[in-house]
Amino acid sequence: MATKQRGRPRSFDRDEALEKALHAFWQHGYEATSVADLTRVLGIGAPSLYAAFGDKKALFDAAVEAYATSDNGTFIDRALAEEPTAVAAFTRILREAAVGYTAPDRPRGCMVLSVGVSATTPEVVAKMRELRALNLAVMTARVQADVTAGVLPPGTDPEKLATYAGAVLQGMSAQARDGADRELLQRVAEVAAAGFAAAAEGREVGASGA
Amino acid sequence: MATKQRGRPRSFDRDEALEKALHAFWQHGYEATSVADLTRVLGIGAPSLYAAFGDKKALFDAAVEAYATSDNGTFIDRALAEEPTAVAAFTRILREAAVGYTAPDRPRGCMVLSVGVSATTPEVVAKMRELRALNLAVMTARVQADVTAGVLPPGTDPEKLATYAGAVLQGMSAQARDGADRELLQRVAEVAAAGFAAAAEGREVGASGA
DNA sequence: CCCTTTCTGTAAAGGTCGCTACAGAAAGGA
DNA sequence: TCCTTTCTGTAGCGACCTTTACAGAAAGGG
Repeated sequence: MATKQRGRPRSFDRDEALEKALHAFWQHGYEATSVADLTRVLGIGAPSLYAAFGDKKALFDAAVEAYATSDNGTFIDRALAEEPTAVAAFTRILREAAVGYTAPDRPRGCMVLSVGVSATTPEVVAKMRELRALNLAVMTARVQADVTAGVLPPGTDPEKLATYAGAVLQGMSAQARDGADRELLQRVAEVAAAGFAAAAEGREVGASGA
Repeated sequence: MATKQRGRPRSFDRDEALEKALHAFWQHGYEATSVADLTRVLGIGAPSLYAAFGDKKALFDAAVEAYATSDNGTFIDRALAEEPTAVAAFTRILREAAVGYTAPDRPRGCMVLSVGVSATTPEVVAKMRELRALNLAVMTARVQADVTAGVLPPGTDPEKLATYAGAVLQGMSAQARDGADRELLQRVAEVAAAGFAAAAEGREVGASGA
């Protein structure tokens, strides 16, 4: 289609600009990243930005889409699909999260988990919440699959386990943003993975109290 | 001291107004709660608000102070001080968090954990981060105390356990805000408490993989 | 009663926000 | 070369933000 475009050529690369916008949103959140910030970071004027992406929300949506389809946004689905058991998958997810949330070349934490909970614009809140709910559903289904297949005992509670894993991931993302280093997060991931395995496999662990 | 004040009396109760402001900040966050919102919720004009509390940030600080000294802000310290062991204390903390984060008469989640990570104004970010770091330090010290007292084995890693607990609490707060009901959060708390106890008491739980 | 003190409502200043009208620049087509 | 098409920079729009100036209202002191 239209290999030769007609008018004045664009002065910037759209994908590069999108990635810069993603990093800005990822670091500072939706509302706190102003269009003025974006034009500065992308090195283009506001009209160019609006012509290329629509408005600020559309640019954010495109950035989220880019995030969701990148390694950062797909490592959970990949682990759930590739590992032979739910326990193995979640162990891998927690370990990879510890590494991914503290990568030196990108903002800390998970965009959907950390930026997502900081947004206040209704449409953005809804979209991010939907993504989190989707992740929880996928994780729940993976546990349920192991129960159905007989890998995990019949009494297993998939919703509980998935929510537990989701909570730990959310906490790790927040801790990473607060400056926790990778090595500490990795130790936390091991505790969480062990706790997940114990709960999944129905091992009774007596907590004090009732 | 001055029992008889001289000028025109204030038309509202300062503490009641402070609590309303706390709830507004707690629900919507610092930046998303505008002064116009506050004057509407408190039922007073902007000049009255500024005369009574200073500026928006000072009002937020006062609200955080009120939160931190309330039951919601002290249940962690109380559990750490009152329970005989660190494991018992953290079990209680996680259970109380599940209940407190889903109380029907106040905003969901923890203000310091959830609103704290959503703020972008530098002074507010710093203050909330400091409160989170303080909580982590207190929790770490409590575990260390049990190690020193011989209640927990010498190889115990207090920083790891405290960060794990902090991450779970942060995740539970976020899940509560996302709409997780109390009963689900309580199940999650049990998994986390069991995982904490297992890790604290040095029980080897074989996770798959390395 | 009048003065001082303090609070109240109106109303606006000064700044930033997202967004866009407009004129000029840079390309291809004829 | 001239036209059309598309992008770029300037400059500004209205809306909202936090904060305050100002005049009037409501209390006590003398």
